[in-house]
Amino acid sequence: MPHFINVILPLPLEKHFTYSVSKDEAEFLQPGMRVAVPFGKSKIYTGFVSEVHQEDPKIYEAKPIEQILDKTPIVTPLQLKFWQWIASYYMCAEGEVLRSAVPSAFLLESETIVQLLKDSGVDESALTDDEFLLLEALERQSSMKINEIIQLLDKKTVLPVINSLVEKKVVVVNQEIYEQYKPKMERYVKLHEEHTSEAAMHQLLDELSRAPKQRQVVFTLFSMTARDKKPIKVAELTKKSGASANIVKSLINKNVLEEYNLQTERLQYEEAKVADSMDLNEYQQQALEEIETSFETENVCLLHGITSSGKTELYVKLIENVIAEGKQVLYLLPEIALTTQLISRLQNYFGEKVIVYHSKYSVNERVEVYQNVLKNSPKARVVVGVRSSIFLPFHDLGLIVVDEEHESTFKQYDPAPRYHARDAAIVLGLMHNAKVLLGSATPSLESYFNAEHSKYSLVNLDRRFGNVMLPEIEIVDIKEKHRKKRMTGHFSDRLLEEIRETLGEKEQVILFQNRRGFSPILECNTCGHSPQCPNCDVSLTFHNHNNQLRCHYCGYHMALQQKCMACGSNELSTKGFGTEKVETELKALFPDHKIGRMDLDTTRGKHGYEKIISAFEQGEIDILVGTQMLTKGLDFRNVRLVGIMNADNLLNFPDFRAHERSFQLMLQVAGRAGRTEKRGKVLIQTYNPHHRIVQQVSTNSFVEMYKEQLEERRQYKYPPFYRLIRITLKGRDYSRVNEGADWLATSMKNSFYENVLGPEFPPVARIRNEYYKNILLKIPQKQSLGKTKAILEKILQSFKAIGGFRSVRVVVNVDPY
DNA sequence: CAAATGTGCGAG
DNA sequence: TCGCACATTTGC
Repeated sequence: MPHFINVILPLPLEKHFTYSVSKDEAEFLQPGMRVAVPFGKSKIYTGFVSEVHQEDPKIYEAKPIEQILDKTPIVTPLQLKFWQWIASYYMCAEGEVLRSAVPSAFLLESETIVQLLKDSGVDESALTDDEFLLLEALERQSSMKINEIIQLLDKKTVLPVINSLVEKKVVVVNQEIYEQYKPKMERYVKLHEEHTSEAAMHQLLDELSRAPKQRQVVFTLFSMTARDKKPIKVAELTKKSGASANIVKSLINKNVLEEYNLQTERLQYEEAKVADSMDLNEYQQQALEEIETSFETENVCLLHGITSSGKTELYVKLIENVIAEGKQVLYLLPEIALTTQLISRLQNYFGEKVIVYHSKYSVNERVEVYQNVLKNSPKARVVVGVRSSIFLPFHDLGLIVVDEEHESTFKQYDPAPRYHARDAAIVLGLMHNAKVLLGSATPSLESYFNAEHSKYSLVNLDRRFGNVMLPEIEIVDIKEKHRKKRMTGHFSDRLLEEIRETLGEKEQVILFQNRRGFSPILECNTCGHSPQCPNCDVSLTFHNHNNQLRCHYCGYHMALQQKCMACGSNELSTKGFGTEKVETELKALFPDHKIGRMDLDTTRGKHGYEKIISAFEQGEIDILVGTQMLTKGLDFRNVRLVGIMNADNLLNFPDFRAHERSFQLMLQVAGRAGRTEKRGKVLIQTYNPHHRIVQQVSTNSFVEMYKEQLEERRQYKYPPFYRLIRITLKGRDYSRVNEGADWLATSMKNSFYENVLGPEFPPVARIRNEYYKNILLKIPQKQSLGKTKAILEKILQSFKAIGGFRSVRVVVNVDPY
C-alpha cells in the first residue's frame, strides 16, 4: 500500500498538494513537519505536512518528496487549525497564512546552481558569445547562481543560454536548498589538555614567568574556572584579565589554551531584578475581582480604563495567576506601541519569563523566539508581541491580553492574510480555552458594542492611579484667532502662552500634528499648479530638511523647484503643515529650548524610536513634536502641556471611522499630560470648536460619543450592525480596471442587491502607476457570513475566468478597518 | 527580424 | 508565486 502526504505550500494557492512517500517516511512524518518538495518545473519549496494518508490521487501521479526537514513538528495541530480559520474567515489561501505565520527563515527555497561538467571537450567556436562568457566565468569559479549569471551577462533571460549549454553537455544544473537560520556562535577558551594535570600546570606557570601578561591571563582563567564551572568566553577573559585579544591569541597559538565555539542564544536579557508586583489601589482591586468573576463564565472581557488608571498593574496580576498555573500568556500590543517602557516594566515583574516578538527583530531572532515558545521553555511564559505573535506555537495558552484594543495597527493590510489580530486572538483564545482581556482607554465601537450586548463582559476603571486628575482640556478656535490676528504661524496666542508658562516651570510640552513633512502642498500663486507625483495621484509633500518634494505613497522624490513647473512663476506658497514645519516655527519662537521631532522620518532604523524617547525622558528635549506615534502608551512623568495643532485634519478624513478615530487619538494624546500630582493641560486648536467630537473629547464623554456614533453607524449601515468586505481591483490599465470593477459590481448586485456599494475610486486612485477601484459589500447581521463568502468566492472565480480581466488583480479584505 | 515584453496557464 | 509556451510589440 503506497503512502502519501498532503502539503501546504507557501504560495497563494487554495489547494494542498499530495506527494508520495515511502513507508518509513510515512511512519516518521507528522502533521506540522516541514518537507522540501519539488514544485513546478525546477523549483523546490518548503511545505508543511497537513496530513499523512494512503489515498492515491487517481488523476495524477504524485511526485516523491525531496527531503524531510524536521525531526519533530514545528507547527502544532492547533496552529494548523488556526491557519484554516484565518484562511477561511479572511478569504485567502492557507499558503498565504503560512507565509506570515512562521519566521521566514523556516521557508527554505531552492536556488539553481550551475556547474561546469569536467572533460566536456567542448568546441568553443560552436558557442555563442553569451555561452562563451559563462563558460569562461565557470572555469574561474566552478559554480554560479542564477542571479550571478544574470549580472554577468547583463540580461534578464539567461535560462536559454544555460539550457543550451546543458544540451551541449558543457554544464549541469543542480538545485540547492539552504537552511537560513544560523545559530549564533561565541568563542570560548579552556586550558589545553596537556596542561590540565597539577604538575603540568606548575610547569606552565614557570614557563610563563617571563611573559607576565600571558601569565596573568592564565591565572585569571584558573580563578574563573575555580569559581564556577561555567565555560569561559574569550570576551569575558580578556575583559577580566585586562589583556588584549592578541595575548589570548598567542596563548592559543602556543597551544596553552584551546579555543572552541558554542551556540548561544541571541535573546539574552540582562538579569532583570525581579520586583514584587505592586499593590493595587481599591479601584484596581475591585476591577481585578470583577474581571476574575467574569472569567468564570465568560471568555472575553473588555476593560475600559481611562488613561493612566493603572491597567498594566491589573494585567500583571492576572498574568501572575495564569503563569502560576503553568500556562502561557500572550500580551498583544499595537505595532508602534512597542515601547521599551512597557517591556522593561514587564521584565521587572517577570524577569526572564518574558519574551518579546516584534517586527524589528531579525529573522534569526524570530526563529529563536519561535523555538522557545514551541518547546514551552521557561523563558517563554509571557510572550509580549505585535500582531503576528498570534501565530506563535503556543502549547497551553491561559490568557491573552490585547492592550490598546482599539488600535488599527492590529489589522494587517498587505499582504494577505488581512487579519485583525484582536479578532483572531479571540478565536485563538477559544481554541486554547484561554481567557481574553481587551484593554483600552478608548475602546473601539465594536468591542464596546459587544460588551453592551453581553458578548463580552465589561469592567470599568475610571480613576486615575494615585488620584491624579484628568487634564484640563481647552478648545482654541483658530478661525477666530485668525480673524483677530492672534496667530503666529500655526500657533495661537493661547498655545504660546501655555508653552511659555510650562517651559518656565521646567516642565515638558508635547505637540501633536498628525502629518509628517513640512507642508503637504506646494502651490503656485499664479496658476495654482502644484507638483504631483508622476506615479500616484497625490501632490508631493515638501520636506524642508533635505529640500525635497516627496511622495508618501511610493517614495518618489525630487529636488525642490524654484519656479513653477507649469507657468514659470517664482511665486510659490505652501499650504497646510506637517511636523517638520511645526518644528521649524517652534525653533524660531523658542530659540533657547531644545526641540525634538518624532515621526516616521526621524524614527527609521532599529533604535531611532528609543533614542528620541529616552532623550525626552532624560529631559534633553523640552518640546516634542510628533505624529500619532506619540499617542501610544508612553509614560512621561514631566509632561504638563499637550497641544493638538489642528484637530480638523483628523475629523475630515474620508472614512466612516474618522470620528471614532479622532476621538480616540485626541483622548490618547491628551492622556500624556499630567501623569503626576500636578494637573495637566491640553489645548486643542480647531476651526470647528463646536464639532461634536471635539466637545466630547473636552468633556471626556466616551459613552456619549459611543451612543452618537453608534446611531450613525446604524443609519448608514456600518459595523457593528453590518459586516463589510471590501474588494479592491488594481491594475496598470485604467479602462480594464474600470470595466472589471463594473462587471464585478454588477454580478455582485445580482446576489446582494442594494448591499453592494460602488465601484468607486478611492481618494488616491493611482499608486505606483496602478489604478485602484473599490467595491464594498455590506452584510446584514442576519445574513449568513459563510454563505455570503461562498457566493462571493464563486463570483470572483468567474471573474478570474474572463480573459480580458486577467491583468486586473483582485484583493479581498474582510473587515477592512 | 531578433529581442524584449506581455499573457495565460498549471503546478501534485 | 514561478517557469514556460506562445503572442505581440519594439527598435535597429
